[in-house]
Amino acid sequence: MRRDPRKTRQELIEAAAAIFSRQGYDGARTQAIADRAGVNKAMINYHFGGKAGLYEAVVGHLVDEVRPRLAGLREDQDPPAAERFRRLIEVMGDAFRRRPELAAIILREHLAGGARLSREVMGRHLGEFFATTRAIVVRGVARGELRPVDPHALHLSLVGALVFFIASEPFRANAARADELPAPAPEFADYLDHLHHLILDGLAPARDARFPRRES
Amino acid sequence: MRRDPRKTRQELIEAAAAIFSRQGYDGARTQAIADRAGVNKAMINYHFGGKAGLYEAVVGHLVDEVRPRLAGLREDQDPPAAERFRRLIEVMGDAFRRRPELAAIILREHLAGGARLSREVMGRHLGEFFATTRAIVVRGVARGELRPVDPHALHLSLVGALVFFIASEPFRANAARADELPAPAPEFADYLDHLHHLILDGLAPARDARFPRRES
DNA sequence: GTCTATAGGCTGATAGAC
DNA sequence: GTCTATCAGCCTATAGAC
Repeated sequence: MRRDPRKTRQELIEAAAAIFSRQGYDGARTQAIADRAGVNKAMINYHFGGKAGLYEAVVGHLVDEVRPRLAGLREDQDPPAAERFRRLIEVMGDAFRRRPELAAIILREHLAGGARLSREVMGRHLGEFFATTRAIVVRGVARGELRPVDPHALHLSLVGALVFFIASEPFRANAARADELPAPAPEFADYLDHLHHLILDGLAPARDARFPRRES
Repeated sequence: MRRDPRKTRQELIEAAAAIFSRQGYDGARTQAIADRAGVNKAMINYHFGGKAGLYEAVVGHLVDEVRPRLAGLREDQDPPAAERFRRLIEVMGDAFRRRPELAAIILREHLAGGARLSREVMGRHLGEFFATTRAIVVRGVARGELRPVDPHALHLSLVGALVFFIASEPFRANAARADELPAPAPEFADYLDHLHHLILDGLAPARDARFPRRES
C-alpha cells in the first residue's frame, strides 16, 4: 500500500517522542516505535537512517515547537521583570504540559551529556533558551526591579524546578497509588503560580507587594 | 584466586553506581560494570541474582547514606526556618557533591516511574525525604516565619533545582567545551547559596533582612 | 567464591521483491 | 516508498570446572 511519506515520517516522530521519553534511548525498541506509528520498522532506516537519526529528528522537532515563543519573550523588553517572568513560566509550562515528552527528553539528554545531539541542536537552541532567562534578569537588575543575581544560577534552578515537576509525574503517580506519599501533589497550574511567587518573593511572609495576590 | 566476598560485593556496587548513573539501567553493560570493579561478570549473578538485583542494591546503598542526616534535620525543630533550610540545602548539597551518582539515579528513577524500585526503597526512603521538607515548612508557617506555602510544591522545586544542577553537569561541560554557552556555570557552593537566598527572599531587591549578607 | 565457556534471546540493520 | 525475510552482533544468564 502506498502512503504519504510525510505522514509516515510525522507518525514515526510522534511515536518515537512518546517512547524515547518514557524508555530512554537505550530502552526504546525500534519495533515498539514502528508498531505505535503503525508503519513498518524498515521505514525508520529508510527515512531517518537508523535509530540515532530518528532520535535527533525527534529532539529537533520538539525543540522547534518552543523556540519562536521564547524568542518573542526575549525581545519584548518593556514589561517589568515580574511580568516577564510570569510569561516565561507560562510559556515553558504550557510547552511542557502539551508535550511532557519534551521535559523528559531534555532531562535524559542532560544526563547523557548531550552526547547524542548535533552541535546545532545543542548549542543554538539551548543557548537561546538560556539567553531568554538572562535577558530578563539583566534588564530587571539594571532597572532595580531585581536584586543582583547570577542569571545562570537562576536559569538552572528555574528550569530544574519546572522540568522535575513534569518528569517526576510518573513516579508520583506510582507513589500515590502505593499510598506512600502523605500529601497529594499540587496541580500543575498551581505549581506554576508557586514558582512565580517563589522567584519573586521567596518564602518571605506577607509583606510581599510583587506577586499578584488572589485572596484578601 | 580467593578474594574477600564482601569486597567483591562492595566493589561491584561502587562500579555499578558509576555506570548506572551515567548510562542508565538499559544503557549499562554488566561486562563494563564487572571490568570496572575488577571482578568477573558472573559474580553479578552470584552475589545479586542478576542485573536487576544489582541495581536495587545500588539504589538502596546510595539512599541509605543520606537517610540518617535527613532524620536529624527533621527532628531538630528549634532553629528558625531560615536556618533549617540552610542545613537542609547543605546536607543535600553535600550528599550530591560527594555522590553525583545519587542525583542522576534519583532523576532516572523518577523518569522511569520508580518501576525498578522495591516498595521499601520507594516509599519509605523518599517519603522520609519529603517529610523533612514538610516538617520545616509546617513549623515555619506556624511560627509566622514563612508565608503559607504548599510543602509539596516547595519540596519539588527545591529538589528539582538541586538535582538538576548536578545532573546537568556533564551537559554543561560539553556545552562549555563547544563554546556554546555565553556564561560559565556557577560553582556548586555558590549555587547552594543562591538556592538558599532564592527560597528565603526570591529576587526581591535589597530590602531582605533574612538571608545572611556577606557584602556591605 | 571465582572463573571460563557457551547458550539463548533479542535488537538494529539490510537485501531484495513489489 | 513500503514490506518481508533474514542476518550478524551483542548482551544477560547459566552450567560446570576449579
